[in-house]
Amino acid sequence: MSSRIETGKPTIRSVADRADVAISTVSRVVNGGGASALIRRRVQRAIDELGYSPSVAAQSLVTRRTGCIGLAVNSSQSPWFSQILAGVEEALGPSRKSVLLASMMLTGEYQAGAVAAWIQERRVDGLILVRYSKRDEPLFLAAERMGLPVVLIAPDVTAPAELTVRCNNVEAGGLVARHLAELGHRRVGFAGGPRESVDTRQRLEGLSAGLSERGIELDPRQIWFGQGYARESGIAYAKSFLEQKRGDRPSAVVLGNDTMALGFMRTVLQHGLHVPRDVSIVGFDGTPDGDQCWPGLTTVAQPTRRMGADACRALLRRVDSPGEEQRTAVEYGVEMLVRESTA
Amino acid sequence: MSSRIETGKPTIRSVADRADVAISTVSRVVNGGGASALIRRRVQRAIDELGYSPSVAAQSLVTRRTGCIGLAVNSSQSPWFSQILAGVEEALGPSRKSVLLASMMLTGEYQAGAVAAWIQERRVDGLILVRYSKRDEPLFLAAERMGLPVVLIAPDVTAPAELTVRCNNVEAGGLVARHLAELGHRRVGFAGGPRESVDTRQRLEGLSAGLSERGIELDPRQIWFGQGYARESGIAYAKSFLEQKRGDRPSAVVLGNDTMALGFMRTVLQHGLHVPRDVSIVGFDGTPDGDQCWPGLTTVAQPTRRMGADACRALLRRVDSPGEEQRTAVEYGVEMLVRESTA
DNA sequence: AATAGTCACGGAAACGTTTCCAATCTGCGG
DNA sequence: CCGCAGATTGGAAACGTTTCCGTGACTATT
Repeated sequence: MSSRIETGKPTIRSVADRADVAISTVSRVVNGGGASALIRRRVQRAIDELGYSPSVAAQSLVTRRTGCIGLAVNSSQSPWFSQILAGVEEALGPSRKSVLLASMMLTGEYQAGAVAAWIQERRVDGLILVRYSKRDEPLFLAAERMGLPVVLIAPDVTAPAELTVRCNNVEAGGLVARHLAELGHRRVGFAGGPRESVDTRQRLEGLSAGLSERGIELDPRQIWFGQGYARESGIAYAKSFLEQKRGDRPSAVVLGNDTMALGFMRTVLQHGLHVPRDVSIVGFDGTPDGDQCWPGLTTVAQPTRRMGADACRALLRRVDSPGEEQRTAVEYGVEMLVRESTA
Repeated sequence: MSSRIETGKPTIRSVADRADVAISTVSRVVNGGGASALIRRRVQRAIDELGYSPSVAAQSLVTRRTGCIGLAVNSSQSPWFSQILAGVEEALGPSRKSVLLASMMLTGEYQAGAVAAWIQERRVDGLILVRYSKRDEPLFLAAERMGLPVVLIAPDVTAPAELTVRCNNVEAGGLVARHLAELGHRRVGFAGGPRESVDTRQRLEGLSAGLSERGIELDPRQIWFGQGYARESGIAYAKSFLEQKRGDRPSAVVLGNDTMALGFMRTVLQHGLHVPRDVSIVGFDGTPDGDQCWPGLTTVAQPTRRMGADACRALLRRVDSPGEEQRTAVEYGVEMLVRESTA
């Protein structure tokens, strides 16, 4: 029995002293190892009386597991990401793990550094990289080098991670093509995100193919690319749209994502146009925001939340049972959500 | 010089061996303690060559700091919270700290348990509690008991935390009253969040006082409370609004927050009403969503992002310099944001 | 020129766990 | 009654840092 003065936060040692057993016994009781019922009861009582709970720092020092997974994302502001996050948390629920968040908003470079530090310092047991792009390659490689499981939520599959979660953008574009063709549109415009974005390219590809299948050709002059996927891109496109003469304007425009589409819609409404009479609008993603306005936004929904949840579950599985490496890619189907912005 | 086989992740010891110094010296170099230029260079080179970075687990075991702060919130989905988060991350930027996220969405009870565990296990250095309410009292007390600094972003001030950040809801209500009175509205409706919500009560109080100051009385039959602050509450209120006879309807309605207001607006637009001709709509919070629709939502903006940032900075200050307890409350001013939903 | 005072560096003791190994104890069959 | 297997418990060595303390060298002061 130690003669140390018991003060401050109770440690495993205080518990051991109080229950008059060895430290290792307490550890076993806590972690569900073999122990007689008598001892178990005695230790448990000491734990309850002292209000003991183990120090994660000490635990992870020896077990080499932190109980945290890292979530790195471009922008925590986008409603699309909110859905991903909701899914991740849903999957995390029962696991007694926590999520470390790094969103690379404005301060992109710094935040990437933060994630790199997590990897180096082993602050996380695994990593979910959202909207991974070429630029993030170093992060990915660093994680692999440290043997850290990584899950990607991104359209790209160049780097085979434990799991790559994406949705079928080409199909999404095709659905839009069909929908617009069925409505009788012949003059369609496309305003994507950045020209080099894989999402944008795939969606455009699907749209273009789907249209020409139906005898409609996408006028190259009606293809536009934004700086990013933000509202502002949609607004910028709206400006250039409005500058065209009435007769030259496409009768339907397809935006790179919902956020852009909403920015576009807001601006043309503001300028007195009627949606969908004067112009039909289609977005991508199916974020809740699209249902927040009137007219509601027609869009191609992806199971965003489920994607986040599945990604997280896959990561947890891998974290909890190391060794069995498997590297797969899952592609989710998409669904046309017809609201009021098209006719 | 140790004869251990150097394998796996480099430790401080590998560095010490390689640079032929003691590990305490390496530690000093890393942490900026005193060391001669010669030694410093030698150690630094060893660090670079080995790609060493310290293990946070070991560090926090001895320093009793984890470098993480916890952020607990009701719903990660709300745009208001997104702004708070953005502010927190902005403030966190240069500090080499990370944010552990717990959002208590659907799984409220479980998540509160997660936060309690953070506190017990000392997984975080400090805590930001958002939308703290009576129900979270135990969390707050537990943190205080463990000597964990806590910052509250909430209208309530019953529990004095290190810092309580809130905005002036009464003033916000007053601003709305003035705005509507100036526009000539005499029949005003109010649809708040939950009846017991402090935010709602204060906003209603300010509104009601401001109106009667100008000779307008709020008809008690036109005061309504929702289950929560979600879109659905706004929609539910819209239903009951639409059920009233044209002549009985208020000419302007004030909703509990922007999300509700947007839900309301969407529904009445959907039913063919014109905004603001048939009804003027006002929200609270000033979230970006209110600018996403047409007509844009008139609302009372709070400096949400700055509130998050200031809360975080205050917390960091306290975490980094323990001892100087100070417990303050900051109240932020609000600002009327007139858009197109009122006339 | 002697001595006090700095400064740089090494050694070693924490920090609070888990886990391996040895020791003891129990019950059972021969 | 003895030996042995299996279960239970205690002891001690990690895990990778920081930090305190002591020693030796070097500088400055009288």
